Amino acid sequence: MSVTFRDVKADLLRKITLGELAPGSNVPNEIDLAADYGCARATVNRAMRELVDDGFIERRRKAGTRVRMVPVRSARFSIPLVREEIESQGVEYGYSLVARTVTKPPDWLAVQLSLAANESVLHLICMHYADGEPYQHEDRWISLLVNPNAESTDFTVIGPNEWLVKVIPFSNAEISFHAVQADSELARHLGCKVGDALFQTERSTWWKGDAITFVRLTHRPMHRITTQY
Amino acid sequence: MSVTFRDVKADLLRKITLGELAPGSNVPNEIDLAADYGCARATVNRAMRELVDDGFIERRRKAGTRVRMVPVRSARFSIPLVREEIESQGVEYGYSLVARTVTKPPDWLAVQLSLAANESVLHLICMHYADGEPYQHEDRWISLLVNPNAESTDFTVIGPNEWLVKVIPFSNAEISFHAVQADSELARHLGCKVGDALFQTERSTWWKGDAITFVRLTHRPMHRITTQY
DNA sequence: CAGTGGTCTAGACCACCAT
DNA sequence: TGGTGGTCTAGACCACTGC
Repeated sequence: MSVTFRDVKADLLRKITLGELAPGSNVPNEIDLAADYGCARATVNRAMRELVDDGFIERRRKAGTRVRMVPVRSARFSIPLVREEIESQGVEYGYSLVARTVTKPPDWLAVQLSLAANESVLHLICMHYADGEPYQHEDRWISLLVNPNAESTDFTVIGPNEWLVKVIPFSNAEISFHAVQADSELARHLGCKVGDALFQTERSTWWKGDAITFVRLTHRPMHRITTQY
Repeated sequence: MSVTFRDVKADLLRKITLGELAPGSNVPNEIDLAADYGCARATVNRAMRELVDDGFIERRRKAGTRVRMVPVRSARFSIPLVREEIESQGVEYGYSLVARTVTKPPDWLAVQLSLAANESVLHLICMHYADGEPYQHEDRWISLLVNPNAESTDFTVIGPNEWLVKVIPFSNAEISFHAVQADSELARHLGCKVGDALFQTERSTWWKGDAITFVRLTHRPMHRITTQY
């Protein structure tokens, strides 16, 4: 069996963790490593690219490859559709549209999405349920400039998220997570007490530079998101 | 100039977003695509591997490649050291050790890390400051079985996170985010009101299957984490 | 300028697994 | 069992950038 890129990656990682390749030190170049491991340069290259991706090393042409001083930690979270998140738990999904208005964007939204103050946006408030219990509150704003069809769509049967995924399958987004206290309206919708700590997700989405939508998702109390690395 | 894997990736992505390659449909195999694009099979392969990584397609040997029904969204968050997070904002970092005890793990911790009930753990409470203002509360548990040196380490000068990064540069971890209400102790340390909604990060860390540490980081009010994709 | 990584090629063998 | 993706090879050219 020949030497695989996994072998090379594992061995380099071992040398890094054992200190044989110290933080800040230089890693031999690809040609030398290929000779050492008895494999092709492309094999070493793939191993090294994965180590870059995992945050263990840095590479620059001519300067070579160095072990990072502090490994860069990053974790990846999947962003599921609410419906799938709920149904994957073997629970019945429910949805309802709470409010729908066409309006001008408030200042904070215009800033966040770089909208003109006089363009129209569709503002939706929706609720998602798991087995009939409140699961997630959705505060959604959709640009009607980019997406005029939204105005004639019946959001009482399909959630805006699922609709948008069909219409705009690919997009760029900015996501942020934080905590808020439940105000009276959130408390009423989510069936919790005013002041309860709630986990909130905000997502702004663009397509080819144009703002499509902003959404603020408020999860029921105790909600958490988890991942491994 | 020859056809690059970026060209191939961009073109496939274009076909996916325009519906030319519909969700659920089959993508031609690598050999055909290589012929179509006039490039080597390896070039197509790299483009496709990145599309898998980005969540747009699925691949299985023999079955071939299909466009995912719903693109899998995922976002990557970097997990900085508190010190670097604060200093990168151009602000002075401060640290203090609040409490230190050696004890047996409480039940929830033993379950979370798969610890024996009778082994010893080091329990630390620390505070991190930005420009003298409370920034983050750290509730840290370290297994003394795997890491006996922790007991003799002076955590009044170095934070446990920075120490652990040096001692155990590589590890597996599980991270979760959620929201909590400030209890009286958190409120006192973070200088906020009891009941305030706080963003909390929990991380369990293993090295080669052995539990190393569990930490609960509570951020000051209004803290948020953000990323793009 | 010269060393390093970034990438492409053309060919090969193999593992997996749907049929 | 045959088609498909997974990976390795040996060689090549090029882009970047530290010296």
